[in-house]
Amino acid sequence: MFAERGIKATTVRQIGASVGILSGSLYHHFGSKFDLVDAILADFCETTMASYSEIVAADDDTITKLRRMTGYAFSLIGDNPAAVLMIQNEGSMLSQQSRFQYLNTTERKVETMWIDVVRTGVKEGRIRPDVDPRIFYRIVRDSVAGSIRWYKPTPNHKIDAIAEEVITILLNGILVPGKK
Amino acid sequence: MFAERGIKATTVRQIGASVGILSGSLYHHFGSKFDLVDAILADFCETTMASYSEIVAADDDTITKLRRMTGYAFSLIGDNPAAVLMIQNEGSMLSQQSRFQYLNTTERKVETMWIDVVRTGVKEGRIRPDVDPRIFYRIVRDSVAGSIRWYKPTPNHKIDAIAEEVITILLNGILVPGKK
DNA sequence: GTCTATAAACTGATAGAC
DNA sequence: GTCTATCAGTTTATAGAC
Repeated sequence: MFAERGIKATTVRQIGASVGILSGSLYHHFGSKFDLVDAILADFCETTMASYSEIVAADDDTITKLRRMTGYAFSLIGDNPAAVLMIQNEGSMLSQQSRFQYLNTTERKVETMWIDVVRTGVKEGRIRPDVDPRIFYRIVRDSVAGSIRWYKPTPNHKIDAIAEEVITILLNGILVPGKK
Repeated sequence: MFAERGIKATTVRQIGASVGILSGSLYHHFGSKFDLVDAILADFCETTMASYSEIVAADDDTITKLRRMTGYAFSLIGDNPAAVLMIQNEGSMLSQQSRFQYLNTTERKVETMWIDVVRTGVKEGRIRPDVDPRIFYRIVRDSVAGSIRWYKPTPNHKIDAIAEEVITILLNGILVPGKK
C-alpha cells in the first residue's frame, strides 16, 4: 500500500482495514506508521547488501559477475517490488530522516561494488576504458528500477529473460558491427 | 513542490505561502489542487509529443534520429524536472483518474515512435534483429527518468554530455570487441 | 485579488473496556 | 489482541469583508 499510494497518502485506517482490524488495534503491534515503513525497508536493505557481497566475492569471471549482479538486481523486482518502489518514489524524502540513514549507506555500498567490478573489467582489457563506470551502473540501476512499472510476471515472460536482454544490450550494444 | 514532496503531501497552504498569499486566495486562481497538477502536466505532455514528432519526421539518418531523440529526452530533465518527477512518481495513480487519461495516451504515442525508429534501423540492417525494440526503449526511458535523481547541472557537466555517454553505451556496448 | 474566519472532513495516535 | 471512543491537529475548500 505504501508503494502503490505513497506513505503519506496511505492512512493507518486503510492499513488496518486491509488486515481486517481497526486503526487503533494496529498500535498494539507497531508504535507508529513509520515503524511499519522501517520494518519493510531495513530488512530489504540488509538482504540486498548481503546478496551483492556474495556475488562480488565469488570466484567468477568479471563479465560473469556483471551478468549475475544484473540478474540479482532484476530478481528484486519479482521478490520485493514494494520495497523497491518505496525506495524509488520516496527514498530521497525518507533518507533525510536520521532513522533512515541506512538507505544512503546501502545505496553507496552497492554503487561502489558495481563500479569496482567495472573498473576491474577495464584493467583486464575486457571493458572499453572510455566507459564511465558510474554512468554504466546508473543505466543498469535505473533500468531495473523502471522495470517495476511495466513488468508483469507470467510463466512465459520471466524476469531472468529480461535481465539477460538488458545486459546483452549493455555489453554488446544494438548496432550491427562494422556497418557505417 | 508536487515533485519534491508528492502531490498529497503538498498542502495548499504551502503552495500559497510559496507565492506569498494565503491558501484561501489560491482558489481565486484555481478550482482545486488537482487543477494545478493538471495545468503542469497537460502542457508538458503537449510540448513533449510535438517535439518528438518533429524529430521523427525530420530527414535524418535512423541512428542520428535515435541520438537526437535521446538528447531530447535528457533535455527534458533540465527543462522541466518537476513534470518528469511527478509523472514518474505518481503517474500510475494519476492515470487512473479519467481527467488524466492524456498521460496514458502520451506515453503510448512516444513509445510507438521510439519502437518504429528502432524497427526501421533493423530493416536497414544497421541494428541487430535480435534486439527487442521495447526493451531498448525502456532502457533509454528509465535511464532518462533515473537521471533526474542524481544529475546536478554544472557548467562542466552538461546534460547533453550524459545523453551522449548513454547512447554510446547503448549503441556500441561496453565490451572491447573481439576479446573473449 | 487578497484577506479573515470557519466549515466539514480526515489525520495519526491514545486510553481504557472487553 | 481487538474493540469503542475520542483527542488534538491538519486538511481541502468555502463565504463574505475589504
